[in-house]
Amino acid sequence: MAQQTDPARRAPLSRDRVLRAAVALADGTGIEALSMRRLAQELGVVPMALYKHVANKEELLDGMVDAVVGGIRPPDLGPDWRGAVRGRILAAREALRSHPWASQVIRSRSGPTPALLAHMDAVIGAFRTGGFSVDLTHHAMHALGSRILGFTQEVFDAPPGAAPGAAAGPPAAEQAAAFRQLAERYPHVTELAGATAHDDDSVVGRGCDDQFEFEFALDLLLDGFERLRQQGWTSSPSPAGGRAG
Amino acid sequence: MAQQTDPARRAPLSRDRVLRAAVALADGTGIEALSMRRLAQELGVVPMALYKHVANKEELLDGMVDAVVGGIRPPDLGPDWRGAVRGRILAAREALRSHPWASQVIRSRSGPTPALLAHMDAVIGAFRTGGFSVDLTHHAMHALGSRILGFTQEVFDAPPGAAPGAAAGPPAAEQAAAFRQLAERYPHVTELAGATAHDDDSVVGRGCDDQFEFEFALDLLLDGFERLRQQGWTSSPSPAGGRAG
DNA sequence: CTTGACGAGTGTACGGCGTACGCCTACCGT
DNA sequence: ACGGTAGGCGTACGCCGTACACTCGTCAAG
Repeated sequence: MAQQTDPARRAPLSRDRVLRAAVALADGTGIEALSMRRLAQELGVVPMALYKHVANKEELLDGMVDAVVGGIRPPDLGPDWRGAVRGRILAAREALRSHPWASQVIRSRSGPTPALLAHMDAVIGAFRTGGFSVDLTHHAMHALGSRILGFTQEVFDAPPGAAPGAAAGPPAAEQAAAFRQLAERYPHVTELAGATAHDDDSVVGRGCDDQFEFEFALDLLLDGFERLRQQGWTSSPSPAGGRAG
Repeated sequence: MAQQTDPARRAPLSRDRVLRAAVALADGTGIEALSMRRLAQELGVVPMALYKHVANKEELLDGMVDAVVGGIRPPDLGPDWRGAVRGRILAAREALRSHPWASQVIRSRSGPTPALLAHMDAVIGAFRTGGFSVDLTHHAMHALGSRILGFTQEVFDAPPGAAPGAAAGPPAAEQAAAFRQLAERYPHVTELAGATAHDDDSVVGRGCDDQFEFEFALDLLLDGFERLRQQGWTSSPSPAGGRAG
């Protein structure tokens, strides 16, 4: 699988080629087997050559995430909020299904990448357009949790036979400009963040009550379970108004 | 924080002491700073000494998870299923809140540890006792997803300023005995697994339709959102029949 | 044509990691 | 008294990410 080592007849490296190769390598051999050295070898290049195109491994991982998340292709979206949200979430799931490492990497990263922000912005936008208040949208996003990203935790199946950022900030003016740009690019995210954290130091969030969000989502699910139980649920394809994606 | 190095006046190591120290270290400095070497230093001992008490780092992590999950203390549980489930889940959340690394480690492990199985068995038992069918229980567990473990994904908050086991099996007889023991210890897990995977090679699962489970949970949440939206939701503390834990 | 800057790829080296293997020694039952 | 055993020690190996200084090909300015 490794390329020829002759430096003459080898395509020049580029950030894009590096990221592609990294994604392919992670797909093929698992994320834990992805090392800078192994990746360089795969590209027929010395390890340090990679550092001309990515700052370090963290940035490589971010780039890989963005590549995958950027590949989310939402279907034709109807005007109703439910179809729009459902479609985007299922599209995200589809995009991530062939890259099992992606969800884990996304979670391990400290902050969202641009493509992730764009996706979230689109989902939030779908709620708002559908008449959801900022508040309800906020809670809904929390309740959806990791489902926004197109995957669910699967701790559950798996045979039990086997036992088991950014450092110091830039100058204030520059920071403000960056914020304005952010707000322009991700208007819905910004609106939502601003509503929950208007009196907070941080640029965007940390202003919401985790415990409340947790219980909100939990009770929403428990309510749903109770309804299904009462109506003697057996095995209809969708709990209520499910519609095809 | 490191102990004295004099081997004479130092308490002897033990698996328990190692696990405790590991948990404390992970709590204090983060899971990524937990290395065998650092942990040994913390215990005033040479790295290889640890390997007399844990087989390797993987087993250390499993032990840490079990220590934390084993510390889940469910409150007084009423007879109603909802209170029981809710109580156990919130207790799990509470136990894991002071160990932010735990959820990540749980996910990264390949299979559930005994304490995790016990917790899931209890939750499943609460559903079944409350009159849930095996099927509905199964879907409910999937829908709860990572919430069973007492945490939610929080990709959402976090300032965007920062850019972004066991190997080859033992002989069949021994395996069967192990299975019986498993079934005895975790009856509800076993029942549920058996119902979804009766014609499957693997000991316990892999028999359920991921896509169905995903959409089931998604639609359950979307139904809930729609109801709240229609009734012009503003900010009542709980969507419906929320009760105190 | 020379030259000097520049960017891509190279080579070497450092500190940290998990852990295999063998030794040393204090304790124990006989 | 003595051999076994269990717990802790020391050394060593092969990985890892990456800092730093280099070479060399390209190309614009003189």
